Amino acid sequence: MAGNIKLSEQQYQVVQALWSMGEGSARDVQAKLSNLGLAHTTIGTILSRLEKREVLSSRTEGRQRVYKALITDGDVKRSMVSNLISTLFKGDSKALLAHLVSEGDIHKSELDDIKSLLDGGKKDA
Amino acid sequence: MAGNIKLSEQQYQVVQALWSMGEGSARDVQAKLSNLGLAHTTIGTILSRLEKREVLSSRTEGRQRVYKALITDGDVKRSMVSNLISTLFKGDSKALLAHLVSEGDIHKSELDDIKSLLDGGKKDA
DNA sequence: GCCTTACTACTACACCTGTAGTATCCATTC
DNA sequence: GAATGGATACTACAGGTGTAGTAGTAAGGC
Repeated sequence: MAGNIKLSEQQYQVVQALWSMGEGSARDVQAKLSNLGLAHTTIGTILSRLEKREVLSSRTEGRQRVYKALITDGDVKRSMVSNLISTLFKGDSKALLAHLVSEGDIHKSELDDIKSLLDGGKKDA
Repeated sequence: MAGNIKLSEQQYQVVQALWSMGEGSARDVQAKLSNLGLAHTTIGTILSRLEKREVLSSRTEGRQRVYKALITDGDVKRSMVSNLISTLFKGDSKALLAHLVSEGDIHKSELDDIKSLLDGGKKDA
């Protein structure tokens, strides 16, 4: 179920809120995302749409519906990044990397940082 | 005008076709993208929508409308990549890089390849 | 038992995308 | 000058997203 997940910015933020809380109601999510200034009904709509897409599951608790993410952050990143790579870089991740470096987003020196970071920290997904 | 360009897969392919041809009519684009099996009217719609969004410009030549991209591949990549980074990685490009490496998309050894590639080739955008 | 409250579900509406049919327009040809 | 052919513009429709109002429903208080 982690094949081709594509979330819009809002959707991602909602799911992120759920990750950070473990699970939560529309109300909880709205509170968490109060900075976005969305009506709680809007959050509710987003949640139920995501549930329909099986990105979330929910159970009823009293008169509240408690949502939980069915996907992990890794799933989303993996899917969206690989999507972008296949669209923009013909599937060649190195081309993306080269792009980042040539855009100055990543400095050559940072490549070394990453390398050592990987030697120390290892994977996280 | 290269601020926040977001192209869908189809749209990107259409623009790509134009880049590769320099400029072209709906007909030309359809020929180029014949593998997609889209009706030429569909291509026409995509083109005129992109023109409305000022991604393309066009001039009339006889009874043909010839389109040309107003943006470069670099613009699109830059915009879409940085969009993704800001959504998924809080704007931290290094986090994306770390993701790529930890996903095994990029091997540590390739970081060196990139480095030397950069020493030799320099920028391209 | 009724009212208030809180929460969700349903409905709505604008806009974008994918996709394509139909209508219109203009040039060339007979 | 009329017909034909080719090209685009216009229209259309389904599905997704952003956004939110309204209605319905259930809980709890009085």
